[in-house]
Amino acid sequence: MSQTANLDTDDRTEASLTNWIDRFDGLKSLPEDTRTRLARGSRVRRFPEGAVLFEPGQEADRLLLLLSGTVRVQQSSDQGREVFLYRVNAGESCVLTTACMLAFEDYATTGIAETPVLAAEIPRGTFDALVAESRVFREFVFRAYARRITDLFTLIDDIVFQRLDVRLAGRLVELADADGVVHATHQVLGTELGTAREVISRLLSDFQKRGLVKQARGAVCLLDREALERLARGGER
Amino acid sequence: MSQTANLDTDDRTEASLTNWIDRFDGLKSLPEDTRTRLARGSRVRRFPEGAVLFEPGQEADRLLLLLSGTVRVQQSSDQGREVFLYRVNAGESCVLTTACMLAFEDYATTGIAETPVLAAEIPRGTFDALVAESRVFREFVFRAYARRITDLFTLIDDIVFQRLDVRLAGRLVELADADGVVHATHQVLGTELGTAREVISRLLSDFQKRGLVKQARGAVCLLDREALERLARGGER
DNA sequence: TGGGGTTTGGTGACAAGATCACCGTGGACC
DNA sequence: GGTCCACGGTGATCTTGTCACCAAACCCCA
Repeated sequence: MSQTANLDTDDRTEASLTNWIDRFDGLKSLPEDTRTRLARGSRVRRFPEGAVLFEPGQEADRLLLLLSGTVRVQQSSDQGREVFLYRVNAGESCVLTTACMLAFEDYATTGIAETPVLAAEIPRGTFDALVAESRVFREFVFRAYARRITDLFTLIDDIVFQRLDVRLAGRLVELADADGVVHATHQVLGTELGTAREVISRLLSDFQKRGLVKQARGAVCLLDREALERLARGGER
Repeated sequence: MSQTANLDTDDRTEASLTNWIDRFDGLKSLPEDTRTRLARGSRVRRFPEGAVLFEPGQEADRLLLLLSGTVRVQQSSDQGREVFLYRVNAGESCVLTTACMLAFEDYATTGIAETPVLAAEIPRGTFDALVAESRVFREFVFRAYARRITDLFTLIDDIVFQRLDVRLAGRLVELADADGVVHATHQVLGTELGTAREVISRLLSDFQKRGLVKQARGAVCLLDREALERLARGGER
């Protein structure tokens, strides 16, 4: 059922990772003692691609800070439908889900490693102590919240007001690798944008007709990145 | 422009309000000294209906806890479009906006008093001190976050997957007063649900044909509350 | 009391998007 | 080679969004 069991076990041998703290802007200015405390009170873990980092029904006993890789956070509803909510990148944290877990059981967001992930895991005790003790850490946490929340606000705004072709164009640019290739099925893109596969199919074949992309099975190749970006930006109404 | 200037001035004469703290479940178990500190470090303010409690560009120097009345929080976009995000009721707080203000300037949510409002205002200094000192207060704050965030999650889910008639039915039941009357124009209902006035008009006249509601200017009267509730609940797909 | 403007709501036409049903194709695996 | 399945294409139909325009109700003020 859950893939949580697949997680690699605690990996303390990664000595080079004791100073992962500096990878987080907001934590750089932590005073020395607090920093030690944070490093000691947490541990670095490795998750394979596809691992479920958190899911409904799980206890919220820790905060994850991503050192590398990306995590997709999505809302799964009763009937198996899914909406993509946001993506957590290296240098960011999973505060929202932690908060939700903390308070209720009836939330329904899942966090999935899209790539192999390295993350610092701060147990609840350490988290609580640091929030109490350190102004810097507090600010870090609240800023993380704020960032996610504004993301959600703009997501809602987009869903309600933005045209789908505009949103798709933007997402393609975002997801493209260095070669301008997006490795995703129509289904996945549909879930990301909260729409149906068919709609993505039609939009993409339209893009293709206009020479913006070329399609392949399980991948989309951006031909005219500039035009897509223009479409994505110019989509204001 | 802003109505913030309309706010009543500081109202310390309301002696009966020094123990407003007990109106908040999460704060009841505050130890005596912390409680005193919270009461002293904050003040109770009164806002007239229509007052803007917070808006883009304002500094996040305080947290509001609602003692009575309701506040509508909405996202206003570039082109004057608005989406209703959530409603803050008595016994709840405006944590999200505070967080957003705390971290960025480029958010765009506005809080408007829908009724006359009485609120405890906790200045940033007090807030920070209490978060540091009191485990109970900390938990209160994080739970407030969690509550709002899950609300946003379900809002997104609804917007993406739920049919409008179902959402409208639910909202009508929610907004109806004791007599089963909703005092709102089609425009307002449209904004609440993130849709256009015309759509609301059509849905309502459909509801009327089906004998579920009766319409009047600026108001909707629920005729068959049960049926509406059934529609709202049964809307799962 | 009677304009005149504003707010509210109604409606038709059309575009965008969602949903359903069904099919073809290309890969993976045996 | 055959079978199964994930992936994608397409038409029909329904829901929702957008635009344009109108009519009635209400408000304000002369």
